[in-house]
Amino acid sequence: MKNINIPQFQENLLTWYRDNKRDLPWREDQDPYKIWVSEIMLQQTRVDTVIPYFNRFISLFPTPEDLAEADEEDVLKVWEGLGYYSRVRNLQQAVKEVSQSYDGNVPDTEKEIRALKGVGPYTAGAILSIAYGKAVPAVDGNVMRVLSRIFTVYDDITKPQAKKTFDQLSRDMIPADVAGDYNQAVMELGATVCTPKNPHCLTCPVEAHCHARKEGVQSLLPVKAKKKPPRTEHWQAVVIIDENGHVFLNRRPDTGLLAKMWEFPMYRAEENSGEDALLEKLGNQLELKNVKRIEQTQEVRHIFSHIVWEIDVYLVQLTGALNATAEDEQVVSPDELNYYPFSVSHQKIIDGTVSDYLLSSI
DNA sequence: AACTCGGGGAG
DNA sequence: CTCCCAGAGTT
Repeated sequence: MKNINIPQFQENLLTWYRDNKRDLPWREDQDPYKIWVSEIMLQQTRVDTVIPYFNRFISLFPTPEDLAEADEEDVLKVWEGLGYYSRVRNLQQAVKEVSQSYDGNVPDTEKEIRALKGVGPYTAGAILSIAYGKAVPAVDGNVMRVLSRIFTVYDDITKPQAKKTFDQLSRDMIPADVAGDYNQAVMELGATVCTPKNPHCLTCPVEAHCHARKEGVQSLLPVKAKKKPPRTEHWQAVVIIDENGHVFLNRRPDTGLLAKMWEFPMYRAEENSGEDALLEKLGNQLELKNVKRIEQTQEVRHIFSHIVWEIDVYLVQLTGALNATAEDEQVVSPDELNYYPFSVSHQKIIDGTVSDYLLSSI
C-alpha cells in the first residue's frame, strides 16, 4: 500500500461532499429503518432507479412494524420492476425479527445487525456508520474503484479475496467522528466523479492524493475480470382466456428465479416446437375445456444477468370456464392483473398480448 | 471460490 | 452491443 496523507485526504473529501452531496430522500433524516430500506434497494441498483421506489415504499410502510404486518404479496407488488426480489422478502423477514426481538428498533451492533436476513458486510457497515455513526467500513463497488485508484491496487475486484484488502484499506481511512459522512462521501465520489469510464480527474477533490492519476493509469483501474455471457433459454408462454373473459395465472415456486412472482403459464420450448407441442403440454391445465382458437401474439426477449429468455407468447381462447385448483393458481379478469406482482418479462406480456388482444376487443 | 439472483442506464 | 451498478445467499 502506497502512502498518502490520510487526514488531508479526509478533509478534502468531506469538504467536497458537504458542498456537493445530492439531495436524496433517505438523507432527510437518520432513521435507521429508512437508511436500511435504502441500502437494500441500492444493492446493485442505481440511485435514480431507487428514488421513486423508495418514496412509495416508505409511504406505504413507514416503520418496521408496518412492513412486518404487510402481506408478502403486497410487498412484492411494491418492489415489482426493481429486481432481485429476494431482497425484499429477506427484508420483511428481517423487520419481523426486529419487531419481535428488538421492540422495533434496528440493532446497532455489528453482531446483531449482521444476523438479520439480507444484511451483509456492506449493508451492515452502511447502517452502522450512517445511522449510528460507528467507524466501520462500507465497501461497495464505488469504494473499491476509488481506493483501487488512490492506492493503485491491481487486485481483481471480482475475487472474494480482494474484498478483504479493500475492507482493511477502508478501515484505515475512516475518521472516528464522522464515519457516516465519510463512507457516503467515498461512494458519492465514485458515483459522480471517480466513474468507471472517463473519470473526471480535473474536478476531483482528492486528485492530489491519487496514485493512479499521478501514474496516468486511472483508466486501467480497477482490475475486473469479465463475466461469462448469459445462456439462452426458449420458452412458450400462454395467455389462456375462458368464456367468461378470465385469464389463468401461475405463482412461481418459493425459491429460485423470480420466486413467488406471478406469471402466465410457461413451458420450456424444444427445438422448433410450435402450437401443437404447446397444446399437448396444456392438456392437464385445460382438462375438458375445448380450445376455440390458438394464435401466436408476441415474441418477448428478456435479459437477466445470467440468462436470456426468448418467449413465444400465445393466446388461447376456450369454450367453458376455468377454475383455479391450487393455491399457486388464479383465474382473474384482466383488470385484476394489477393486484399481482409480475416480473418485467411478464409485464411485457400484459402490455402486449393482454392489452392488445383482450382489452381492446372488449 | 464459484454460482445464483433482475433490471436498466450509460457509453 | 458491453459494462456495471450504495451485494447477499447458497453451494
